[in-house]
Amino acid sequence: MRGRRISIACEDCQVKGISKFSGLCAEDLNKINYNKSCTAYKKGQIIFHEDTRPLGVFCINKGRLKVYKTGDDGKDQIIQVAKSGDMVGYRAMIGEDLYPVTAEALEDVQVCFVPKSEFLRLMEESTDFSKMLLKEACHELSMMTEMLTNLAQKTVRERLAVSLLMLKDIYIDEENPVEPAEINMTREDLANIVGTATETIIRLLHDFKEENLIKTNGRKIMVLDAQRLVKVGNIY
Amino acid sequence: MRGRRISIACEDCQVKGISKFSGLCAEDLNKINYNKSCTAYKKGQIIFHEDTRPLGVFCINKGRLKVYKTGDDGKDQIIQVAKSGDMVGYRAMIGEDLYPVTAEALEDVQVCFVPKSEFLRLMEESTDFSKMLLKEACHELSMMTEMLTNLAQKTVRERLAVSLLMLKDIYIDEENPVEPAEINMTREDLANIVGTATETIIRLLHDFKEENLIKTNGRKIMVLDAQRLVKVGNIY
DNA sequence: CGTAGGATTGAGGCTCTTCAAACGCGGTGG
DNA sequence: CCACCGCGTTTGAAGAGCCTCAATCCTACG
Repeated sequence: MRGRRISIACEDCQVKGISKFSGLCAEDLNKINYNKSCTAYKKGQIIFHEDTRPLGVFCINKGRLKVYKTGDDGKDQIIQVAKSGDMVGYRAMIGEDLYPVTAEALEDVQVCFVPKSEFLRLMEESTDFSKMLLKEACHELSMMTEMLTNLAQKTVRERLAVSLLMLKDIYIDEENPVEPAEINMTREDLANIVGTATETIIRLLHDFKEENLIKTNGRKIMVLDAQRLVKVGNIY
Repeated sequence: MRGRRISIACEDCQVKGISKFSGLCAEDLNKINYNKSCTAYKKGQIIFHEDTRPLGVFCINKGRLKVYKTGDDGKDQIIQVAKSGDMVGYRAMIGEDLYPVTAEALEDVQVCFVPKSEFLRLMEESTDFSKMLLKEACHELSMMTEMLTNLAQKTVRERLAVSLLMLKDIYIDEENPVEPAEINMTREDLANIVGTATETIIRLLHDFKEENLIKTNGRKIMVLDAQRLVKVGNIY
């Protein structure tokens, strides 16, 4: 089941100002607009799949998606939760690798697809764009280093605290920024971010609730005491 | 204790052909040669330290070094074992971050330092160089994704198998390529690659020895049956 | 109102960690 | 040249943390 084609104009895109394309001139933006295609995916639909060849990059216009790698035993490890304004799929395309990961809609999302040829042309013609990408990639490498160390050294309890702090920012609703943000994902997805079993997540969330660090409403999780969560996560 | 200044000429550098600078023209190579400074570090000496500002990049001429991040509890997580021809320290410099990691000599090493200004000039002037860096960074991001998933999903036994297979290539002695390569590092360093306790590594190495997957000579480890190690590591 | 998928709870067990102690090996100084 | 010293390695035992399996509960949705 593929997504449904929709129409979004770059020039009045809501994420124009924060996306990776924000530095481009009107002319370049027009070219992208002409060459891109936009798609609406329903929750659970796949945007791109592990071990396939990248044909372009995806810019999220609306909604959240998860980027994960499936292990040999079938368990998924979520590498990134991307939200509107984020660009996904560019690493493998530029690195000329197959996708090492799958991207799947966590909720109903709208995504713009910029084909490889157009993207490479942009990189060729705009040194600034290309520089921005390099800087971005290097910065992400620093972040991955941090994640790797966390995974190797922190306990599950600590990692859950870190993950909740990250998710609370991702789940801020820009149209209606209620405080605190409502983290709305399955316990299994949360477990696949933290790198543990679903049951362990449930038990730890129970503990956090008793310690008044969070509250829940159905599956939704609200961070009540970020300051103390920082301590629980041993973040300096 | 700082390293000792030495003199290495780019044009007759042994790693010229395999380093990241291999694509450069003679003119650029001369400029690097003029601006760089080379240093010999003894085993255990620090090349650069976590949380300091990058002032340039390092190209390894000879020897191996470990790149690690120190966790809150003082335990190190080794992110990379770099060998001659490898370039380290460029991610943070380009990403304009502080070093997220420390680089330390695993044995006596010779390293060339190319200052930031010179490196940035190269990036400005050579699109190819800059493109190569971007591609490299993106490719490394794919690798980090793989590492992250391994760490999250594989058992310690599986991860040790994966690590030994990686190390056996890094420890090939180019001057005297004996077969099998002799992996020569402390059990503690190995534990900090795999992300486990030193004692666990020792016990698992014992098991691997009984299963004829490896043999040891003092601290040195030789991989005997790479094929079967691949199976132990669940690598598809 | 029924159903399916997700959330929760409990029990049991296994992997891995931690702590403590003994052992070996390489380097150093007498 | 040899005895000693110190770091790294090895081994053992105990226990904590986390995982798995199974059963039950909840809830959103058709």
